[in-house]
Amino acid sequence: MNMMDAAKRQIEALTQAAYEKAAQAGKLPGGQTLSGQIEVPKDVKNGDWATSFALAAAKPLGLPPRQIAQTLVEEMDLADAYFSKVNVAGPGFLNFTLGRRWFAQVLATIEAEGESYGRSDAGAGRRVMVEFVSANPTGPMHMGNARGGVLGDTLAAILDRLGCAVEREFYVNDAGNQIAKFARSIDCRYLQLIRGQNAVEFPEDGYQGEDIRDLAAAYRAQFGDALADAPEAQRQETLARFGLERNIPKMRTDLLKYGVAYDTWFLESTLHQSGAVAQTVELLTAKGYTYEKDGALWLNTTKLLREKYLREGKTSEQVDKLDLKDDVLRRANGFYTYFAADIAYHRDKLQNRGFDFAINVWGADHHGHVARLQAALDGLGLDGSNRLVIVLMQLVNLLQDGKPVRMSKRSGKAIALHDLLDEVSVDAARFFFNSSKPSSPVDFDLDLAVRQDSENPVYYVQYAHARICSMIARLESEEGLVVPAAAEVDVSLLSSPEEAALLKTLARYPSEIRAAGRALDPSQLNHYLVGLAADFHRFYNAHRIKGEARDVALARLKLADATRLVIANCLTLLGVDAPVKM
RNA sequence: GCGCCUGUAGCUCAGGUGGAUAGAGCAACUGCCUUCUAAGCAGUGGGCCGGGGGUUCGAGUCCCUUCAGGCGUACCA
Repeated sequence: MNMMDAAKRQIEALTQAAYEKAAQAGKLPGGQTLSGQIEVPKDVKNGDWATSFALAAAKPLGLPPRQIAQTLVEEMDLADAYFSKVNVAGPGFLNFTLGRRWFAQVLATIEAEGESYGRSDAGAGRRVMVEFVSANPTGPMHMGNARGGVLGDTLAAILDRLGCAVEREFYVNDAGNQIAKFARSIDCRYLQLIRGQNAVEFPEDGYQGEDIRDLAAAYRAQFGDALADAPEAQRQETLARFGLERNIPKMRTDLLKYGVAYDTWFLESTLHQSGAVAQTVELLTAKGYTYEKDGALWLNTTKLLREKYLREGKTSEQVDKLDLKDDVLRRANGFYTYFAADIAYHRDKLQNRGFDFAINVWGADHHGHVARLQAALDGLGLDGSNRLVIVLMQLVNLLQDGKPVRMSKRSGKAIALHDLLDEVSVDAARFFFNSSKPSSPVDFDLDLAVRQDSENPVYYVQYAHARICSMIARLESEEGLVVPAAAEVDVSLLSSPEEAALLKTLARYPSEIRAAGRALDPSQLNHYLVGLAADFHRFYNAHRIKGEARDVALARLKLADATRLVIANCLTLLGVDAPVKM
């Protein structure tokens, strides 16, 4: 049960009932349905919950808000309610104070639901694919992939808690120009090994990283020099396949080490082999969205985008102002573009595999691609504008000594994901990359990240968990105090500001998951956890368990245990360990 | 040109669908362990929420405009 929702619904019902009672008694004009915000005020001095019903009703009722509020309070019956008190404040807010029944219910709910506390059916019945990282298999993954990995994996975990049927997928770009470039690069390094550094000139647009040399050397060590005499096309084909067969499992291993496991590794090449790309392009042609020019086949993206924007409510003047361009689907040389394959890929997700939604985590540098792909899927009748959801993630700026370092695979200057994990724990890395919202750029300073000191908020949260575990263990062994059942706890003994604040934060957890899911922003859970840990540390410092009267000690022990459960629950969701000891 | 993202304390950032006096962490300073983990807590100082208009009872939040930074605008992926 979501105790936030429960409180909110009750405020609504109580207020409406009070209004109807007042109207019946002639104290307020009747015939209105109250509307207004119900929210948690920033300052507890303004109650646990506040509603602006009276402010919103001032106009329709033709009375001052404070007078309406006063009448509502007088008519309100809190006898069996979650609230112990309601009063008028400020310009006419109704401020509600939570009571014993609500707090007891919070503890009971956490106890009953345990590891599944926070789960809901908000997204039940939806099949969702989350596709993320999908890094080019031409080289090691970098910091941007590290961020994308956490974002996608955590987002998938959140959607899972919301009842969606979630699958995680990695799209492997094992076709196209990048692979051709990859092939030429290994080929060149291979020939250089055999014929000498200066015998072959390295392609200008080739991948310069060490990893390419390593692949060439590895092939040579395993299969020798014979391939050098084969025709160029065969050499490159063989070396590219060799490179991919080594790189892809390596990515899988690195991501697994990072706590990211996929349901599917989907190869782009299969779309070309099966004819899905050609079919998709033919379908677009049959629908009249393509034309030929300069030997290439073009998608009339301008037309598709125009239709999309007009559908979404833009005026034709606004659309005219945009600088729209068409896209090539099939090059003059007969090869399909990445865009064509991407349309086919997403058609496969939404149509053939029947996902209701495809969520993709993309680097923000691909943002120009979003509307075009959605529009193309719209053109196929797949409602891409709504069913393809792109989470744009700002890139990671790599800093060294506080100065930006330019990253790119071509220059080979990227810092790889597996290097990161050699320096920093998975916990610290995952928490770090989930601490800012996707739309904010992140500065990553390796010198700073390597310092595993208490400055890192992940330790602050983990420490709270370890502290509780150790405390519970000692209280049991030394004092014989065991965490009681919720039903045996007298919650009226947990009425201090620290205890009430902690209970309220615990109650918020299911809503936090829902909010993070709705915003497609897992970082909200990091902020929640830091707040929860802070609430606990404050409680811990203000109150003792050992040495207190038995019923007080037991109530506090129960509160601490509930906190332990929620911290572990949320850390697990984030893919971070909840240590028993630190 | 056009488009997307970002601008909140010295630094890093929170501020769901507008609400009451704009909050944390770090850094600086001051206190708190003979008693459950001090990787903790309490306190002090620190702000034209980039600027300017507008919408309304009420704007950090919504709209317009402007400035600054990042990114995109390929028969690359």
